[in-house]
Amino acid sequence: MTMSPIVQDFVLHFGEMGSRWGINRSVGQIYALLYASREPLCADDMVSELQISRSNVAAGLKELQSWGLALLRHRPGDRRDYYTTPEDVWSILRTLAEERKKREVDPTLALLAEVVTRTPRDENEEYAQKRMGEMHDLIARLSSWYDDVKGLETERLLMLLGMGARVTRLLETADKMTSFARKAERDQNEKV
Amino acid sequence: MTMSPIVQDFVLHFGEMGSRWGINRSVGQIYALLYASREPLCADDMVSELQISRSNVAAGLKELQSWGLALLRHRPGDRRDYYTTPEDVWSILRTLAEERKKREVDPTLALLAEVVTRTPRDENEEYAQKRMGEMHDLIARLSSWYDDVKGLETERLLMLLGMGARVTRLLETADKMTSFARKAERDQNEKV
DNA sequence: CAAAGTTTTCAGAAAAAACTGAAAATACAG
DNA sequence: CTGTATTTTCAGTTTTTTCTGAAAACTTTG
Repeated sequence: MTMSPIVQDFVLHFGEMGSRWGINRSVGQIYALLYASREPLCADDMVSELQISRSNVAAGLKELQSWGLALLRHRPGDRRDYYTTPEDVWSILRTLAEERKKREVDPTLALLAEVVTRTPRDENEEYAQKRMGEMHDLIARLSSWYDDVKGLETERLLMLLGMGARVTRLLETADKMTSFARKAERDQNEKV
Repeated sequence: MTMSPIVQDFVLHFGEMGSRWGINRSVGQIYALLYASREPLCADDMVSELQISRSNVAAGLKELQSWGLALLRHRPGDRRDYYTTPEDVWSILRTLAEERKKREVDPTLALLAEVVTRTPRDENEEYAQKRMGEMHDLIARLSSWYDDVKGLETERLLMLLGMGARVTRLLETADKMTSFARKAERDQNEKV
């Protein structure tokens, strides 16, 4: 138990938020501890820092690994498993987005796609199907936007974020600009 | 229990996904049922459709209302409370995003902002603080992008989604285009 | 204001999730 | 191969969450 106040507050916060984020307290705390420590930690470090059982740590690490949020490391001459989190916060975000999409979005998208193809038996089913279609459309659009954007290098992603809502203004004027530019180009050629 | 197969599958799916989404089965089922039905439903309708207790329905509705996902309706000459979901799926998305940000993101952003201001006691704390700063920066950027984008009318939001990753290409060429357009404009004026 | 209809509250039951300690399995060193 | 260090598994316990039925509290109607 050598956690400094800053790290302790961070760890406890992650523990408390865990339930809202769909992970349990231990998993939240383990992740926070790993994230904030300079050196990789082994399971027993976590046991003593977080005061939870060894097997609880093991389960938590397994879950974090399944999310791609804990990475195995080894130290020469030490048989124990050490863990860290991925360094780059933007890659962590990508990992998280990918996993959550896979677990929380894709199954629903698949279900919606399926039910929408069925033949409705009456007006109520027809209405229900229309609604499901709307939901499917929304999720599919978000999904495809995500697929499009996830490949961007971080630099460009930052650019996109920084641009915020201004992109749409740009989009709206884009047509005008291109058409204007084309016209200008034609004029240019005429001149020559 | 007059649910058609389509609605039933939809309702059961929402019930099952509930735990992944941070709501419980009943809440998921109630929402799905409301979402798919043409007419508003009263609590007893839900009790008989979903076969869960009256008080469970009441609790579920209370929670859905706290999310802004269930709306109270009344029928003339009927004292019971009826419920629907908001019509427009895009407004549902906005509501959901707003609530989740408030519950799942803002508290952490606040904590990070606070711990980052403290004076570190040693190199470990310094490192931890650096990491927390990186996390804060990431979340702050996403937050501010969200604040920027949430005000867009749906039409423009769709435009933005449709554009996907292409916006960054556009951004990168935007400078060139504007300068070219300006030049063309000058040439245009010369001609006159 | 009494009776009926309806929603809300709440104590406790049931179910699910999280956690533990101990034992089993695995990996390695000598 | 034996003994030790380490991780994994698992049956059972604790805690938390969800759900229920009954009672209380409203609300409306006659």
